[in-house]
Amino acid sequence: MKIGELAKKSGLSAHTLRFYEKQGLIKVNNRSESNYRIYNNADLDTAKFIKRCRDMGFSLEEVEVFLSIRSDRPAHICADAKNITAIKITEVEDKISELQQILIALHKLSDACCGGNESAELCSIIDALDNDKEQDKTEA
Amino acid sequence: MKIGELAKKSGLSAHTLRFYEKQGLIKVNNRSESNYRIYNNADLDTAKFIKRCRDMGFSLEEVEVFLSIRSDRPAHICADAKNITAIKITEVEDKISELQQILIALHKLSDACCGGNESAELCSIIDALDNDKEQDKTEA
DNA sequence: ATAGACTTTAGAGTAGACTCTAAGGTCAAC
DNA sequence: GTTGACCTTAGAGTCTACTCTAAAGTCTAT
Repeated sequence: MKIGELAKKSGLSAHTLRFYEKQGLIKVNNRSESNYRIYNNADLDTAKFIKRCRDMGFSLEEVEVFLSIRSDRPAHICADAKNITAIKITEVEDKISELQQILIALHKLSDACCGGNESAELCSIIDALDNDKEQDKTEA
Repeated sequence: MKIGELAKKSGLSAHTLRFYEKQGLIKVNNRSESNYRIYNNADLDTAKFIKRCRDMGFSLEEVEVFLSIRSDRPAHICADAKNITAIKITEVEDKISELQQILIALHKLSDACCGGNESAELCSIIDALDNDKEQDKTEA
């Protein structure tokens, strides 16, 4: 199949497929006489593999490692794959915690403000952003 | 005070303060004879205000809006500030949901794998990334 | 034979928010 | 009078992952 078909079947754009090739994630072995990239089902599997990794939050660098494990499994051990996953889990957990902290702070901001058509002269959102002591007051 | 002191007191770097100035978030009114930027306490308050906004996840564009409300409160209404906050809350909530979905998927990946020194020939992480049907199996 | 859809390439552009560099000027202390 | 810490500028570089462009070649259908 040509790149357009691979794009459609994998869910990646043709641009992105060429980009991944440039990054060394995908190798194209076949070219048509007119120099078009020709892909087979194994290439489709690889493209889908990469897409699944990306959808799970892995960076291209991490995908590269997964691909190298995948391409020569006996040369690797389960720990190789599991460690990357464990690190990613920690990263995602940390990010969620951070966002939850932010969310709490945002709700605190929002709840204190009427949000109406009143002049913002006394707006407690601006007050809170302006002054740390606003928070202390809330906690006191 | 000069930029170094403002940096220390605000928690922003001197580079960042100059960058914010270039972006129009901060205006510097005073310059010393030797052309050094001279800041006062109001400038410090503004710098801290911006930092607090950033820490709460607001983009520089959003900070700009908050600053304009702050600089002329009677010209604005509470809804101006509250709407931005509400949108940000939704964004953060969406991002958290997305990350939680990813986290579930990552745990599923991780739990299926022994993670030991065994050869990755049968590694279920790579299997799962390679094949949608792996997931169907789990769900069946 | 020609329109329209597809493909090719190298390389530039995008987003957001910094972060750094080079080459120079200033200032306080010893 | 010199060291070292600070300041100035315009502009380039960083990061990640695309995304797009231009100019050209190819394929399919009518």
